[in-house]
Amino acid sequence: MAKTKAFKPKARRPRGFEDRSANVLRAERALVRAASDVYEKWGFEPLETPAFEYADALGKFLPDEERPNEGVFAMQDEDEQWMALRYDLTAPLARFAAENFQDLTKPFRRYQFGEVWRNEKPGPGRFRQFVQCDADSVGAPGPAADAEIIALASEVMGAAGLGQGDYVIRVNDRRLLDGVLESLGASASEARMRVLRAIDKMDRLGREGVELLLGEGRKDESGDFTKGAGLDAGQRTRVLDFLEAGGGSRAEIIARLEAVVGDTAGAQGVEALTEIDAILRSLGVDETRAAFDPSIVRGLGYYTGPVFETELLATAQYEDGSPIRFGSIGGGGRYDDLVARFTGQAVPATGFSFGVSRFAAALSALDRLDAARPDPLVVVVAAEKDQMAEYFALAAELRAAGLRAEAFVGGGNMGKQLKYADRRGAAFAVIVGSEEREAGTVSVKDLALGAEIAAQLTDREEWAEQRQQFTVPRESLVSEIKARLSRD
RNA sequence: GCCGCCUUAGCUCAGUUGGUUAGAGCGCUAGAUUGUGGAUCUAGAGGUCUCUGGUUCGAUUCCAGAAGGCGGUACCA
Repeated sequence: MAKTKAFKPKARRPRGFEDRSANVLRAERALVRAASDVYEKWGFEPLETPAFEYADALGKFLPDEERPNEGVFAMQDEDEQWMALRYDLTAPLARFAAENFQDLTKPFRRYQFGEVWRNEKPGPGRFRQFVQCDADSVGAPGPAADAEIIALASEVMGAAGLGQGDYVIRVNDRRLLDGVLESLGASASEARMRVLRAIDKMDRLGREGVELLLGEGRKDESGDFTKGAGLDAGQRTRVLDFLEAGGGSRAEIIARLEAVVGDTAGAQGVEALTEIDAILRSLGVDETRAAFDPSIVRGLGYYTGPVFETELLATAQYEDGSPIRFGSIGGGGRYDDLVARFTGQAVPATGFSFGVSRFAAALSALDRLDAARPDPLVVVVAAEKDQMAEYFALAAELRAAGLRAEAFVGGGNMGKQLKYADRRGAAFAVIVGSEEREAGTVSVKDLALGAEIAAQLTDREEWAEQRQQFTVPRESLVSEIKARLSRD
């Protein structure tokens, strides 16, 4: 090393990127496992695609057309071709389906989970790297496939530990709004985009804010001005009335929409919702789980037909008692033009996607997902350093019996080791010192019980006298711990 | 991208009307207890006061710029 001051890099994460610790990872993995089990059961096949795709395969027209190169992490390969980290799992699926089109049995039903990356400003609950979990059917033209995906999404919610009333899937069809805009003579692409953006903000800005965005535009509290869609008063009212055509049963909403949409392109949307309703009913997905809501637009991108969003209704509270709102944790819809980009041949597709971290965080706050809790840990204390072989043998014995166990491999006296076991949240410490070794016994310290006792006492002497440690014959180690575990 | 606020110990934050030794709580390490966790007590380690430049005899403090953080907003496949 150089004699001059050694360079010390600062230990820090790039902004927008997170380290995920044990509890978070356990919750996320349990969620992914539960969802994967559902997908497998419904006949979907797992698929994994690489993190990088050629930039053109990710689709320049997919992101906002105004700034096509922003939003992704891109680099040039040796041959100077642009590659970019995938920003979702749908674009790679479209590429895969197109590349292997001849060999795939259609409809191709696949599920996939993995990291995706977005090069944009991070915010609360928004990161530049996160995990998505998707299921899609490629080559499935009719509303039946959409209905199936919605029912599947509902079952995933259930598998995650959510019950009736904990969530709702809001379903709409893009063609309904297109029909309304067409009847207003406002279906030009740019105006349509602005209308979609405005509608997407309904939950945050309310009717007044959205009306401003549909008209001239809106100035927010920070003084930023957003240009509006330029609709006149009558057009604005028509759009807003359409958005508020929700409420009531699915059949009622269909009847209302039929009247609003009339003979336009929107009629196809009404037809689709009618079929979706029938299939959901026969699959037992009732109105409390999947409702129709004309105000759902689901971003802008590539959706061409039915779209839906899954929303958490269950609430948890912060420590100060104020409610935590979870909102939308996933969604999906039909995208009939995505594969055609590659093949030139129309390939209808529909799917569902959820953000694993966001969903898992919500489930943790709600205290669902029991599978996320680790098994109780047993720490074998290294009381005599020359007996390590024996300690490892004890730990191995416990593991063979299905327990989670480790022998202590650090340094320090017994106090340190018990402190270690305590901080690890271990349920038991196993102690074999010279006394136990000579007597052919083991001491099992019930750390959980000790913690309970400690909560009621302040005096150290008194606490130490409580019964929380038990000496048993060596051969009953496993049965003793198992018995104590099954007691609570 | 735009607007606003912030940056002092690992964390949360005091403080210095510009002056030589910059503090607290929590956390960390060690001891009281050489074979016993929590609580308690004692001691200790830990700081280029974000960076760069300016004003000044002197700047952590005042000024300017940058970087980073937070919040809002826009965009969001």
